[in-house]
Amino acid sequence: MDYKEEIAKLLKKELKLNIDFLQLIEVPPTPEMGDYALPCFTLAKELKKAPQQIANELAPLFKSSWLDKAEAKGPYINFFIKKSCFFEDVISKIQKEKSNYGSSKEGKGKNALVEHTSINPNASPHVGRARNALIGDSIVRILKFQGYKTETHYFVNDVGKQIAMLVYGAGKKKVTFSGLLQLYVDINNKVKENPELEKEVFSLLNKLENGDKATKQKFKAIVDTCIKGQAKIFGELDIKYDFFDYESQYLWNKRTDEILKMLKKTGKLSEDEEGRMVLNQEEYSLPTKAPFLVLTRADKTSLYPLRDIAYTIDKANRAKGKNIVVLGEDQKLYFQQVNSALDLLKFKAPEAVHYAFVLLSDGKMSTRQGNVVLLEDFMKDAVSKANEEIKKRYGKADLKTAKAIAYGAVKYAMLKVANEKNVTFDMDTALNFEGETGPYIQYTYARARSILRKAKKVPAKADYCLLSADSEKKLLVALCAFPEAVKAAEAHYRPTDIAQHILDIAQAFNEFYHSCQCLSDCVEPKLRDARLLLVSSTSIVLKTGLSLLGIDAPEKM
RNA sequence: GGACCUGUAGCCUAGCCUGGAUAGGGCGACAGCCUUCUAAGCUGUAGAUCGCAAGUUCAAAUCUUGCCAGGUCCA
Repeated sequence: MDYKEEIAKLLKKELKLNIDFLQLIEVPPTPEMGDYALPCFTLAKELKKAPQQIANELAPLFKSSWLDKAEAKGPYINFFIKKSCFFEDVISKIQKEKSNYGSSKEGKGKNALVEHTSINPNASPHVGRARNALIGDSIVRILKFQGYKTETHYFVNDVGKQIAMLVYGAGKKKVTFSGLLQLYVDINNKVKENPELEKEVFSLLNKLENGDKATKQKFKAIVDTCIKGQAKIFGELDIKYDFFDYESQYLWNKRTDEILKMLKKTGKLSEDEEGRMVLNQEEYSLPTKAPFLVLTRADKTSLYPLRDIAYTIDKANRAKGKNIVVLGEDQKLYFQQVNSALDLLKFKAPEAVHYAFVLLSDGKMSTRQGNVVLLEDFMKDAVSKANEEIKKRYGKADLKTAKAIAYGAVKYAMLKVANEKNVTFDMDTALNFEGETGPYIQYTYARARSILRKAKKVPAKADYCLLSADSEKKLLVALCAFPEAVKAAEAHYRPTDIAQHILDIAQAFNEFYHSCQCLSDCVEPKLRDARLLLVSSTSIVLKTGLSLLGIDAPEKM
């Protein structure tokens, strides 16, 4: 039962006003003040009475089987739900739905296409780039949880100058994934010192675009090495892709020509004084200096934006429902330009999820300059730290658990911060496993599981009237709010909402853990049963919440 | 020059969309708690002009405007 809605119904019955009461109902700041509250300020205006007076007059009128009492406190009416009903409702729902608890199932029968990661295939990914993959992967998990049939795409920019630089830098040498970053840094320095070399790089690119077989081979070799390496790292983090879409296919197929033809029909495509094809986007009043998007070179070969428009149109055609793309904030304006082109051709543009950059304490990360924290290094450090901690506690290493903890720390560290905020990355802070971290939540789960293991059996039913501690109530309230958190996370494509909420649950559980015993002999068997169900419900919700962030929940740690 | 995002204790962060009760957490610091279900935990103390200013409102961290600072972008 949704008590908020029930209260709104009661209000409607009493007041007969045409107001959306559901909107007005809130949760009071502390549990002693009740479970839900109605501020009477808005009513004061409608009824032309002081809010305190309204609260006083109205409060005694509310009666219902599930309502313990409604109490006026200043300008508020505080509603207290009958404890047994509240616990019964939430716990039985969790126990019944198990790992599906929290899913609105609103995506059932619907489809979603998500493009994420799509980083330059020029080196091992740094933690800044990883933010895209982590956010994207979590969004995919959330959508799947809500019932969407979801497919994941990675757009591989295998045509750009960066790849040409690598091909040029590699020469005849065979490159390895781990050597790519150094190669990239070196060749950038070399070209900087001797700008003449850039011509060679562009001639390689030119050869590629003209379909020169040997050059194609060289590009492919490097890109394959890189994608394979990246996929391995992301795969280690359990981030998988259904499709790798290569930009280069738009060099060989005729899609870009078709798009140009379509654009020509709109009358917005023209040739500029240099002979390039440019799209006039004036009508969209984008905040650019000039309202033109350059689509081709003078020789009419495609530029990146044109290939990207072609790809985005292909995706729009393919997507049967939601169509989402995760992009860095640097792509915001450019994305609007691409969108406007799609709009002009009457295609539905994807929804973008933007995120801000990850910074280092001493400045920005730059692959070109090599001052980056590589995701794989972060992962490695985290694993060895986790293993040390395990050794400290259990005397011997356990790689599987260490990885679960380490990757939980890596993912949580990146996902707990709102997408649009810059993250200042500091390895020491990120490797702290205490406080608001993935391991803290995993630890909480392991504690709950430990109790359940020792209890051997969780009863099917219990008398929830016996649960009278504040910490029990607080925990229940947090569990009850989980579906809303999932809904919010889905609506705004914000995994952070879930990260924050399961932290609340974990904190509430740990408080409960310290103040309420379950297995001690001093605990009445009936109370023990009720508490065990609360523990079991917590473990279910924590595991689900973690899984939506792509984080494993080890049974022991 | 223009556009978007961000600004909350020494540091990090929630709340802002949808205004409402005492601005939640965490790190770090300090003081406690393991012969009781995992101390990767818990409790307590200190620490906040919610960037600044004005406006709207009975009520502003939240809405509006201007300014300042950081991030991002503008063939």
